[in-house]
Amino acid sequence: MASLPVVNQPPHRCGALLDHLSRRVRTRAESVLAPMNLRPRHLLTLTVLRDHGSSTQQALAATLGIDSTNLVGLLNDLEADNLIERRRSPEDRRRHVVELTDVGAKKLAKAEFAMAAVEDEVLCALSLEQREQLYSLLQQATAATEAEACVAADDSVRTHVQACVADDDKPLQR
Amino acid sequence: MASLPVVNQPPHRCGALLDHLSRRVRTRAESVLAPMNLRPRHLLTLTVLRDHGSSTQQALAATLGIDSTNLVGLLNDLEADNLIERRRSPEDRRRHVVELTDVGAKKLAKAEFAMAAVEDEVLCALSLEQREQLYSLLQQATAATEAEACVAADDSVRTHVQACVADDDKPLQR
DNA sequence: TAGATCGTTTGTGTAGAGCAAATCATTTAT
DNA sequence: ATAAATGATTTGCTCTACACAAACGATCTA
Repeated sequence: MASLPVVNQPPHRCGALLDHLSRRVRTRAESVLAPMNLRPRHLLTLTVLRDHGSSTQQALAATLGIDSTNLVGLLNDLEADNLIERRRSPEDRRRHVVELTDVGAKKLAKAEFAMAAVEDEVLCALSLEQREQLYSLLQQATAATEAEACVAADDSVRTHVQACVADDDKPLQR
Repeated sequence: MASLPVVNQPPHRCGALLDHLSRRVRTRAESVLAPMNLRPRHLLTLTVLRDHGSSTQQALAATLGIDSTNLVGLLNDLEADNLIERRRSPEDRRRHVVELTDVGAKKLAKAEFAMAAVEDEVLCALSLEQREQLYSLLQQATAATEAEACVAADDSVRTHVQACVADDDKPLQR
């Protein structure tokens, strides 16, 4: 196992902050999206479909990080409202290719328009430039991870955790 | 009601991305934190306590955006492990002032150390500089919102939503 | 023809999280 | 001094998200 390129930075961990901020966004998003018959996960799904193109259900479940079983119901919702379409793949007729409809694209745009108000509230401390910066960082991060480039990291995470937990009562090295 | 300073930017909405990325972080964080007897919310609470200092429970619930009823149980967990302390406030003896203990600070540092592996996996597309940038953006955003500077926005959100939902079948203006 | 794969349905279990009501200690107002 | 309000707590209810498992039909592949 190779060296872990992990440890040496300043202790600035984004995890908790990310959690915090996204919780704020989500709660507000729920009330904003509800009247248009969407929930955050629907919006997320539509966004992914637009930004990464049509996709088979398995792939979609993987990028969304949710169980494919649960994705079915999610897609049922969206299809019932005509926002997405399931086409059978010509190459493999077992597969469903999920794609955004025109109606879906319009609804997505409208939902994002509504989300502007939420972001204005939650990100009020950031200038427009900074929000744009934040957007591109998030975009870059999610896009790459979706390409599942970092699968090998899983092992190193586990061993790393072992190391962290092992010395549970010893003083912490800085 | 004043003008809404909302609409004119390019349609780059961070909401969904934030949701997406934080989901990725959270699921991984769960498995990383579990062996040290923490869950994401615990980590978040400890982080807030460190970064914003001691706080009464109401204030804490507000910043965390969770119900104060549920906070009680959360703090019980943390107190049972000696990570936080509830002191009665001298000025108002009904109040509990929650503060991080030394043990808690150490555990927090250790947890963040463990989280480095998670972030390495999820943010692998970002350079160290970019992660630092992301951190400071998130930091800035959360810090300000915690200062509840943006309370007035709530109304404008509501009216904005009204406007968005009203024209549900009309074409979308760009 | 047999086995594997994709999507689907159904069902189960657990955790997160809001909400409501009642209680105790304490503070504030009258 | 008494009444009302407040902060924390407890209990209990409900809803949703989400993972997991089992079984089925359609289809592909060996």
